[in-house]
Amino acid sequence: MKYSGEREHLAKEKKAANKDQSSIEDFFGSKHRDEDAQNDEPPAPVYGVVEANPRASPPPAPPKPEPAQEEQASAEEEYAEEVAEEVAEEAEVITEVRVADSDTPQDLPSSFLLSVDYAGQQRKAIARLYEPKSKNLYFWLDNTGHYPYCYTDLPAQAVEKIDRIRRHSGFMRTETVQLLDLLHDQQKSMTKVLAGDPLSIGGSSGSIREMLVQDGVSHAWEANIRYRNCYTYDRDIVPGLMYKIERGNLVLSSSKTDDKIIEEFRKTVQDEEGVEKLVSRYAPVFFTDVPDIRRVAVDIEVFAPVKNRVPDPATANYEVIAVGLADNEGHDKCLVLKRKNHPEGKKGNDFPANLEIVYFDKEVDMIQEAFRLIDTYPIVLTFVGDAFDLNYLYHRAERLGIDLKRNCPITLGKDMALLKRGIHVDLYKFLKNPSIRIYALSGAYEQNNLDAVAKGLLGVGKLGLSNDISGLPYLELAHYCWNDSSITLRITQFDSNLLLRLIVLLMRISRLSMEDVTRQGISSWIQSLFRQEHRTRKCLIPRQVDIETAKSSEAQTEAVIKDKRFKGAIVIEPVAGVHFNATVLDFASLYPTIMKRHNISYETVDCPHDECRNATDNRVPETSHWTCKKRRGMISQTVGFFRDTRVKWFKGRSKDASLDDKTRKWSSVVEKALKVFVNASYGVTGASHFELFCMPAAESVTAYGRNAILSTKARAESMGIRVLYGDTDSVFLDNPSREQQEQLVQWSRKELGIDLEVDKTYKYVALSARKKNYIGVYKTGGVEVKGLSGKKRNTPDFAQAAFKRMLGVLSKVDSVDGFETAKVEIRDIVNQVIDRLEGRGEPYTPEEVAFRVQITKDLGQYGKTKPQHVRAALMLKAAGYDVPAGTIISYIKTKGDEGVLPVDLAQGKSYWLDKDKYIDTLHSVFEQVLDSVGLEFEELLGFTTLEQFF
DNA sequence: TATAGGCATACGATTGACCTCGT
DNA sequence: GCGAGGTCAATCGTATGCCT
Repeated sequence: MKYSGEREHLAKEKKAANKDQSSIEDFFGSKHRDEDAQNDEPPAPVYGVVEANPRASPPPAPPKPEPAQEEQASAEEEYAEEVAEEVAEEAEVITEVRVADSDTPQDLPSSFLLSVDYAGQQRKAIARLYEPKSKNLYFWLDNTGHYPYCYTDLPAQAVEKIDRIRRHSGFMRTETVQLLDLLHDQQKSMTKVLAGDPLSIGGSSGSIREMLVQDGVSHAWEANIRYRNCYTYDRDIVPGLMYKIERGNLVLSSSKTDDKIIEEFRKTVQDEEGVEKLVSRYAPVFFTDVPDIRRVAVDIEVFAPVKNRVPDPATANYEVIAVGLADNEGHDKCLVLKRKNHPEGKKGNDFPANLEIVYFDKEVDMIQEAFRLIDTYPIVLTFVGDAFDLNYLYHRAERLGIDLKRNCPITLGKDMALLKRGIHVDLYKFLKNPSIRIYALSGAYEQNNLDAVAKGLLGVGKLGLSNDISGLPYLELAHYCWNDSSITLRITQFDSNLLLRLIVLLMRISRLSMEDVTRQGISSWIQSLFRQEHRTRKCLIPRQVDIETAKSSEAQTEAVIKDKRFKGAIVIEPVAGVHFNATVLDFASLYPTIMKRHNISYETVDCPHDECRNATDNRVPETSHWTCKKRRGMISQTVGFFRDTRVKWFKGRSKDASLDDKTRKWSSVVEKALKVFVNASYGVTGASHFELFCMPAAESVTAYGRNAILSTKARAESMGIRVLYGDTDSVFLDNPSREQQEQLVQWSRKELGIDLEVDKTYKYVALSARKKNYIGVYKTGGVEVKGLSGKKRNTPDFAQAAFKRMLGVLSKVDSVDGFETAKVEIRDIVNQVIDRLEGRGEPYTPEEVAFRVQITKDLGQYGKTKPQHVRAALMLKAAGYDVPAGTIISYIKTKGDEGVLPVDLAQGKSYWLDKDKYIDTLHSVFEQVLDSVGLEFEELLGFTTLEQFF
């Protein structure tokens, strides 16, 4: 059985994709999970062979604190705990890579670097490389003698005087190094403490990191960086780029890109000193193509005795009945387990001709064969494989007595399943990432289950079923199972391998391996990117506490919204009513531009230089912050470079009809990847968990933003143009002339240094008195709806449908008088709906009147207030349904004790719809539009309803 | 085990004015 | 005259979804 993140029956038809409509530019969505934080388990006793626990401990046990030191030690431990709360722990992952001698060649032609890991057994960094000609995977073990380390500001002699460090089994030696401390803009002498293995530095109790604590203050820097990343940064290795092995050494393959193109690119984006280094370093990242890496998608089906119950991978109680495999070279296979008296069934019409079915009498044999196949691929794709498919296979194999060490290609980490040879990519995690869903894929799917994602991206969904999975005849089961893996594969293939290329580009920019980049979110990507930037520039990576000490983490501005930490954007009060010929101007990527232009970075806001502190032309509006005039901010410069690269080079090329298809497609992928980083750069600066979190920088960005929109509004008004509305980076102008528009654009470029662009002109815009709520109608008749209840996902379909019909009527209106005609048609729509609600027409189905609201946390987490959707969820749970966080609950409102009834429980049950509640819903959906066009809901109501009141 | 803040809506929970009742 | 207990509207607080 396939486990999907959301309940599938709740899948809603994808909203009409209206390209004009998406203006979620520049900002973001919500959440991501960190992959493998794991702090509470004791170190495993055996070294190097522990597969289920990524925190295997080094061979000799760490020394125990001596009795005399116990008191101090416990104080340190206490402190360590406190620190652990503040700073997100990054658990070290010790991989058990299965390497044969033949896999580690002394020479290898140009190959793509897929990952860098720490090999526990060899105690070295290990790289996985994909050689595109042979389509095979090769390994390379570090031969440079690189060791794990951290820094401390204690002098080397002082470090070596600390008994517990000197006698630590992992301790090797110290070195004194000079690093640039950006926060104080000075060279700093630091002691590098080297160890024989990563866990001696940090991540195990009694590690060196914890011994560099004096008087409750930590003196360790860069001690929580995972070794595989540390190695990557130090060697300036770019995962996703081409490397070759020459006489045992790993060396970068020079790029094949045309020098003329690079030169043109350089000229286009290099507008200031210092950028040439960035151009040289990043050119291979942006201009090296990505091959069609050999890969297979895997999906399994498990026998399930109870309906609606997903088999638990941890216990793996039930037999695996099918394993589907689809690779990108046209091999399509399904392994099927023979069961007693089970029907074979018939091949349906759309049964793929080349799908090979292999029957097994014994489950053990089937799983072994699946393992054998999986182990031959460089990349294995799944959908929810971390939590289900691979996890289930692992535990099932264990249960069946398969020798896991020798015959199972899977190793389990916390919340993930990895492979001993290849790379496992769980597309569920990657596609759920809001940065990917919203920015890279323009919100093509709303829910994260395979069916919804496939429909949104490929236009095809899962197969319909004639029965429970467990009851399907063999052929139908095989078809279904293989189809899921085939869809999973095709998600990485559509649009010339868009998703695969995107993953590789994100690897290159973030410097993370494929396994990490597909599991982590934007804040980890950006963190990794800037760690590399620090290392490359020989700068010390600051700790959160360092930034907080150097500049306050208290905001100087007060948020408008309760519980928010600093002031954000401005929304201009809308002029309620209908406005013909409204033109919208907006700033092109406002916040990134501000960061670039005003040199905003954690080290350059409130910098340590007196001359900057006392200058007058560098003050941040509304605050007492200032920006640095002496040094270019690292984040400011990098984000500025990415932004310019995207806007000035790749964005235009992705739509340029004069270019060949290949260049256009590639440009579009690079443009999408850059968009993700550029748009999130402000957000992470203001995120308190981010390594480089900096309150002064975050509130400076929004302060400049408010300044920009307010001064633009003032400027427009001084030109005699009425400003109808505006939100963050846009102004709606009342019928401005072409000259006026042009004048404003020029003014903005000159005075603000920000590109103001003419975005669109509406035939008319209907503004309500509410902010973030309006309808805009284009001259072509297209309608854009923002914020109104009628388009919200939780609004029942019957109301959404009626709302849509109303929009159809409104889109035809051409003048003020037109609304009178529209009124008659809208009255008709309203009365038809009310008739059906009141039983005078065809009654609505439960699905049509269902409210769909998400359970955002575990049911037990809800406190005193029990909203309707939670009550409905509790009813479902009582009926035996699985209701994990993230489930969208469909419920109807009824007259009765509970007031709600889940749609799933409505079948065969008698209930009374709470008709009044539904008329209220319709009322509020329509009113939001009607009040702005000068109509009232009440006057639309026909006699049918009024009669009943009087 | 989270990239930001600003805004609208629905509805549950709490508060407090007001009333009735019983002694 | 007073306190207990009930009703109901106003107000506060929580939850969700959306905008940029």
